[in-house]
Amino acid sequence: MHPVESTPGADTRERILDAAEALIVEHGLEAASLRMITRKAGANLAAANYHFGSKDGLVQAVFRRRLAWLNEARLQALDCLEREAAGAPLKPHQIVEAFFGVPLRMAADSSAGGQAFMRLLGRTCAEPSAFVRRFIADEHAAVVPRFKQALFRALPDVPQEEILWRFHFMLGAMSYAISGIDALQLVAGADLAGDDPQALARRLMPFLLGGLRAPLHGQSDQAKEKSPRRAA
Amino acid sequence: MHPVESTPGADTRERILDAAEALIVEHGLEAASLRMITRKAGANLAAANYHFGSKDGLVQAVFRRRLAWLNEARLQALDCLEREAAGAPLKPHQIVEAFFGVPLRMAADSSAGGQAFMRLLGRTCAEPSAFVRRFIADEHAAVVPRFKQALFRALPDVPQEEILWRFHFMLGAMSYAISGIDALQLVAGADLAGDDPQALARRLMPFLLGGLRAPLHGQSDQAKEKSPRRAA
DNA sequence: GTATCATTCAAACATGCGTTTGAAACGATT
DNA sequence: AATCGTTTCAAACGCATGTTTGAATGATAC
Repeated sequence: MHPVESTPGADTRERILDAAEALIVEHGLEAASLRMITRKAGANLAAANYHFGSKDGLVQAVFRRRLAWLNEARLQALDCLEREAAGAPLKPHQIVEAFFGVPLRMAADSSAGGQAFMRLLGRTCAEPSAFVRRFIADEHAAVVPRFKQALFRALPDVPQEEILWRFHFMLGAMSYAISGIDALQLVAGADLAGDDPQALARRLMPFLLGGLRAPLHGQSDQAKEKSPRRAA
Repeated sequence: MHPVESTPGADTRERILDAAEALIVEHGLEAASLRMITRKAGANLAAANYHFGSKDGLVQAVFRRRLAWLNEARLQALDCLEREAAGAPLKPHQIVEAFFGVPLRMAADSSAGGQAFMRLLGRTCAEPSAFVRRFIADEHAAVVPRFKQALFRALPDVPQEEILWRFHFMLGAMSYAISGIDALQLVAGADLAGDDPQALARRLMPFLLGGLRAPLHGQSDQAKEKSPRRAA
């Protein structure tokens, strides 16, 4: 009811960022208006434009704050693994753990705001808002090639094109799993995730690895009546 | 430039539906305004409200038109399989093919508008717009339980809770894969999908099956130095 | 104490939105 | 030919949005 809802100790800039993140998660990128955000932050409407230039600038700042930390953590995890391996190729499950474990643990961390943000990130990857997608792509540009190379080395027998597809699929499963807690109720009827925030990571990781190492198409381990042959 | 851009033969109602679907895919649900839609359809602004009552009604009609066909095709595919099996449990790959094959083929069909719609559907599942999510859930309510039961029978050794999680993950991988052709460029650098519309289905299906039949967490087939034990 | 800077504030601006209105145009039925 | 119901149309309504303005406020340095 009162105008101030956010943590009143922080300075205005940070309070607006927090409020924006929370409201964008809740209502979506376009539905979260500057008026809602500044009211929740206990700040004046004009303060948003003063500190961030525009709404796009604010949105960009919301993403940058989290993405910088996320991708740095990913790179550190990969660096650590490669240092231990001393030149030997990594195991697929190590690479997957390094890339997807960080955001999944972030999503499970209910203390920080990471949980809300990961839902936002997962949703935004599929959104058509061109400028956010491009921004996220730029932010990932430094980290994705490193993991691509690691996967290529870890799976030398799998065509690199296939690895890229499966990387893409893994990204999709994670994004959807994180953002779509509601969609799970569609499938389950009951709430599967309610009990344990760590449940998602524990369930998802084997699924991702199973998909990544699945037999190549056609020569499945129980090949059936699919199209008999296909010219390469 | 000219006011009419859609197929001029169809009647207004259908033209508006087509234009709405295309523009919602392109710009998102809230960014596609009735003015854009009716202009593209070559119709008057008021015609949208006349034929569909409101923008929500129009959006609902856009989804219903495709979802009804999609889910009916899924059920028919499952019916056909179960008839052939004559009471025996189905194979997992058959169930996955029946559920995910239909939308994937729909997405690959460039002749109809299904391609655009599947991108829309994939994106919308994660969107926070409450009313559309509920509508999609209702539309799927008839088909999901049937496939759940089929999977339970096909995988009697896997805990049902685990199957539901993996069904959820598969949905995510598919949604993201269909909607996020752009996101793939993030990973690949080049365009992997450009060559062949069928490529997605051929790549995705083995991934989904691999994930669905992955070993349960903990006792992986190459268990390593993960947390040594975990109390059940 | 005053000048300077960054920050906050209430108010307005222009624009676009979904929706409504009431009259005009059209086609089929009587 | 006249009537009725359906469909189209231009115009407006009320409202919410992002942004801008210019004055008020506060702290810091001279």
